Amino acid sequence: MDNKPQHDSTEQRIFDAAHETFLHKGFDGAKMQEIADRAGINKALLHYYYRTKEKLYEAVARAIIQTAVPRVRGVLESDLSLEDKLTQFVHFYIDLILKNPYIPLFIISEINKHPDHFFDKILPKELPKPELIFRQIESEIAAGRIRPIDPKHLIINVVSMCVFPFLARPIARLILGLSAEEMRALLEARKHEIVSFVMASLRP
Amino acid sequence: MDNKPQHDSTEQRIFDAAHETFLHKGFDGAKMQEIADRAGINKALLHYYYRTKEKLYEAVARAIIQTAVPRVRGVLESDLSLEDKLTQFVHFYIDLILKNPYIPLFIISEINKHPDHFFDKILPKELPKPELIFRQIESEIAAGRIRPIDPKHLIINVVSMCVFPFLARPIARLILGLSAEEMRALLEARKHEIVSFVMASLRP
DNA sequence: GTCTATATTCCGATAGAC
DNA sequence: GTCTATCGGAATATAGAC
Repeated sequence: MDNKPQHDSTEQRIFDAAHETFLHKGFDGAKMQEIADRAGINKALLHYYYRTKEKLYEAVARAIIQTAVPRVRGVLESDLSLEDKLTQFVHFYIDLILKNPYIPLFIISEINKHPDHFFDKILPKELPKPELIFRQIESEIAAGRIRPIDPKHLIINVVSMCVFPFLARPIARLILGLSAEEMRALLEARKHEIVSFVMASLRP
Repeated sequence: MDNKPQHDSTEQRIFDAAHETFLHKGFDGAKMQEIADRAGINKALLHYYYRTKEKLYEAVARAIIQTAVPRVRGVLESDLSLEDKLTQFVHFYIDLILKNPYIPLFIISEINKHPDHFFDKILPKELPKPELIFRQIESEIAAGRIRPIDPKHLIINVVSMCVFPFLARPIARLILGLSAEEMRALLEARKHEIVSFVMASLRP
């Protein structure tokens, strides 16, 4: 309900600047000087509030992860039908990434480049549990309402189709010859396209 | 007259070491010292052969791109049926990434972090042209052999399902609770799963 | 061509005045 | 709390001996 008011405290300004910088450039690419400039303060203050670059990064990376993970769990753990759940998940996820287009690359990239740091210091929270949705898929198959399919692959397919186009956006634009606005519309349209595509595939 | 035989030439050793290093760490994360160590030579020699880190990176990045792009074009521009083309594409692509698992992250990550450099210095080659496959999809729809679907989304769906699981491999392993070998088997199995999934969706 | 040594720049971090 | 000044180390790059 209540977000942190943090009117324009220096600490908050630093955090926001670091968020912006780390999100776009990753840990290696981000420089403390750039964060200080963006926050409109001196480099020394970064260390006053956050001691080291690592600790500042940890705070930011945790916040970035939090943006995505918990809200997805709500959809997956609800008691909607499989089709409704799929629809909600796809819409929710794509809208989220449309508003925060750098999050997927940040997570993927940082987790691959600094796996130990990420798993130890950033991620140790409860991840989405797939068991519930697995069981739901299997019972739909048993009831003959959808064709037989390995739930793991189904989940991977859906998430892949939602997230990957954002990662590949610059290349996709180039290959398909689309303007920035056309590309955005295409990504937006995928909310419906993915649901149709998956439901068509699941017909018994 | 004399082409580069490069059997174990110093230049080749440097190139290989740089390839390894840039592929795993990207431009910002890679250090010239590490490349020199890996090549078993001195830092100064890197500059003797390649002048700057940028130029060494350009040479390596071009080679990495070449690994993937041209071979894909061969499949897409062949005269196979749509289903055969899909099958060949998926098998080819997944096998390629299984053998070179760091390529997708390298391309995605570097193109997003250094887009100007990448588009100016690395990419200016002929990219796969989608028109041919688009027309093939549309004629299959017109003939009633597959259901109506926007070719752009179909292509994006297929590529997404092939590539994304490799990018998300560490997280997927964690969420699904798989060993490294189980995860590899899952990715291998996707060659058939993706084709089934797509063909099922395309049923009229 | 290959090395050692060094120049130069950059960056994270700290000291100390206010 | 915030600043200026600076340290110490790392990283890219060059000079010069062999």
